[in-house]
Amino acid sequence: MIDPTLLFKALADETRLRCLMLMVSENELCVCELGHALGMAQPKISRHLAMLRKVEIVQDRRDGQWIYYRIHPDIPTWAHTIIHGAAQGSDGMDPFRDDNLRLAEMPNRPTRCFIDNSENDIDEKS
Amino acid sequence: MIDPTLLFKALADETRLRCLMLMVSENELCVCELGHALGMAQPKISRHLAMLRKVEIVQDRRDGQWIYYRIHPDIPTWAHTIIHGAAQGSDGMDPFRDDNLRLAEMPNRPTRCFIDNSENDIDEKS
DNA sequence: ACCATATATTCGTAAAAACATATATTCATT
DNA sequence: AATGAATATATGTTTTTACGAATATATGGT
Repeated sequence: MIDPTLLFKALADETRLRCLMLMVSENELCVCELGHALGMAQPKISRHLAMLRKVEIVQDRRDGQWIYYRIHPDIPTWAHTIIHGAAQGSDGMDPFRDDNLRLAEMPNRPTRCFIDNSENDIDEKS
Repeated sequence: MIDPTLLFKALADETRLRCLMLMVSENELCVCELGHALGMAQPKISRHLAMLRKVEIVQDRRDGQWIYYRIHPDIPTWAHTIIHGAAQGSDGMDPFRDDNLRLAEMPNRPTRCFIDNSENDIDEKS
């Protein structure tokens, strides 16, 4: 389970924070969308997503060739509080603002088949 | 003015986070109190406080030989949200829990002359 | 089977951050 | 002005983290 120091280490990198902020506003994004929005090479994005996945801040699902990332639905309340605090603090700010714009203008965004896996979240503790 | 990435970089170090969490619960603490609570050498604490001071996450005031640190009263709302999120997430957890205990048991804590500078917070914007 | 696209990982390097130790500053007391 | 306590900073080193480039894996279409 994630702890505050680990979460802050994850959020302390601008690339990761920008990815997460996009996930907050778009719910779910694939690697190529993130790469396009941030203007960064694919391996770089992928490496940062791997870290976020490892500490279970994000969840991934595959749909064909694409892998979609979202904020992990099971993170604790305090972690949500922090991530949304960041969303407030970065709203309309540089470079976060432009990320949203570049994403909106991205050509050929993959059409996703939306899967609501909130129903699949079987909590097997206790 | 602080931005999210900068705040997260500041909170990503465990020593700094532990100091800040103590400030949340105790309002104001001097360097020797923080050093005692965390069981760390003075220069180490001081170095980390210098960083927090530089990005204006904390405010310091001198009282005689002691310098007291607190969460900066002027940080934006979203930053408060994040810091309090961290306080929730670290509440009762290791190593944060023990920091409070060691502080409570500290002998010869300096008696502070309490100064409420909330009245001095003249906001000169707008 | 082959090729193109999307994503992940590995590897060597470079940049950044944290550290311990030593030294400097500041204030109070005598 | 000399001493001691509290705090700050400087220096050289080690550890951690991020990076680019190359390579590997997985999927879908032909």
